[in-house]
Amino acid sequence: MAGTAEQGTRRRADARRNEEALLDAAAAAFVASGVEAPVRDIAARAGVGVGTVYRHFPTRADLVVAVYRHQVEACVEAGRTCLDEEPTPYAALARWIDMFVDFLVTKHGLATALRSDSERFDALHSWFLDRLGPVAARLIEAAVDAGEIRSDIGAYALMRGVGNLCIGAENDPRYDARTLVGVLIAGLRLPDRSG
Amino acid sequence: MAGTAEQGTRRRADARRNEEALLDAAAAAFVASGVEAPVRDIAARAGVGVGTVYRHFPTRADLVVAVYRHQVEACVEAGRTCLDEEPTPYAALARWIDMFVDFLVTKHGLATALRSDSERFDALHSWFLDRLGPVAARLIEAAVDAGEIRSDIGAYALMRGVGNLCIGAENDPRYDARTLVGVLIAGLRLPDRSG
DNA sequence: CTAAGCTACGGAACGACGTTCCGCTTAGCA
DNA sequence: TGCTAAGCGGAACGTCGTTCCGTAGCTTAG
Repeated sequence: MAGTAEQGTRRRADARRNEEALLDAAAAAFVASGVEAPVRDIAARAGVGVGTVYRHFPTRADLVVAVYRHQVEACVEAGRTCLDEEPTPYAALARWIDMFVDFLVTKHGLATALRSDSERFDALHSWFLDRLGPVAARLIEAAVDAGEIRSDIGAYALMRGVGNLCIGAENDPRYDARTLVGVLIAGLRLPDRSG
Repeated sequence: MAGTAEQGTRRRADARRNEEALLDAAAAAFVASGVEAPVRDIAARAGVGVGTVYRHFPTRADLVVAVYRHQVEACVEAGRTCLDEEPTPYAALARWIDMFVDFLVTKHGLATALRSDSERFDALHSWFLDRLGPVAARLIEAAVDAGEIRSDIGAYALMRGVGNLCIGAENDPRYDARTLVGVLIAGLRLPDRSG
């Protein structure tokens, strides 16, 4: 999905080197200026031309995906284990969402990029959803089956909602995305009928 | 805040005419292509040059503000009356938020523009907050005083949260912003102690 | 070790954007 | 009817993501 080729073999040495340099440079640029860092800046940081960036990563979004791939996969993995580790499905969902929020607000502007203006980040957007959607779906299903939360909110809607709430969450003391996401998740709860 | 001059008098006739045409053209363009409609398109629609747009409205955001000014003022007004018309402060808050959501999702991409990438729409963003923030604050305060909702969510955070939830809410059957905002507002509730 | 051949490179160029600038048009007044 | 400044149009600038193409240089066959 990212532009990276599969084999390290069968490719020229400088190509492999440049791809590595590009990933490092992009990661650094994203930390310094957020995910909206211009392609030219990333290319300059890596000491290559813009053309090289686009041969390795067909589009800006593919580069972002490649940089954050590991962490997203970790998120997917965490979703699998959460259900076993937490006492209730709702607690598992809450914890997993919290991890997701962590990820989104840690990377400057990732959330913004995720649902940015239009098609520019479509690849990023759909990759995130494809990867994390099923995880969220499973957690939600479990909580619904346990009668803990309302059943009319789909995984897609919840993920997008959480993602949207995380937009522009840095550098603003008056807006704490984590708290608001907490409110949203609390709003999912159904009244406890067990008493 | 919008670039519009105060008096209709003391200005050349063509200037007044052009400003009117610009407002109409912008409104039409926003309906057709969303608030992100290019300035050139708006200028063309109005039959003027881009320079004319910028003399009347120093920045894109000012034009957006001018176009939606009436509706935002109506929102402010509604906030004042909601408290009297609804049985509880929480109901008033919920109804007002619903109106706000209506406004945001009706205008294609207004929510997106509100919290877009960076400084491009800063003027729009802060104008909205300045205008609607106090209204929200009053509704929240009333509901907190009545013991209906938690007290740790400020007006600013709530407005931004709702605005963010409305981002990209059109053209996507899987994502209903109104429902999610409903969940968020439900999450504000404190358990009823009156029994 | 050399030379051919093709992979991968650099960066100029393109088209979109918001915004600025300036020479000319023209409304409004005497 | 002419003067003058308010107002106009749109070329031009700097930003962006992306494309293109001439060429440098890695790789491998001989």
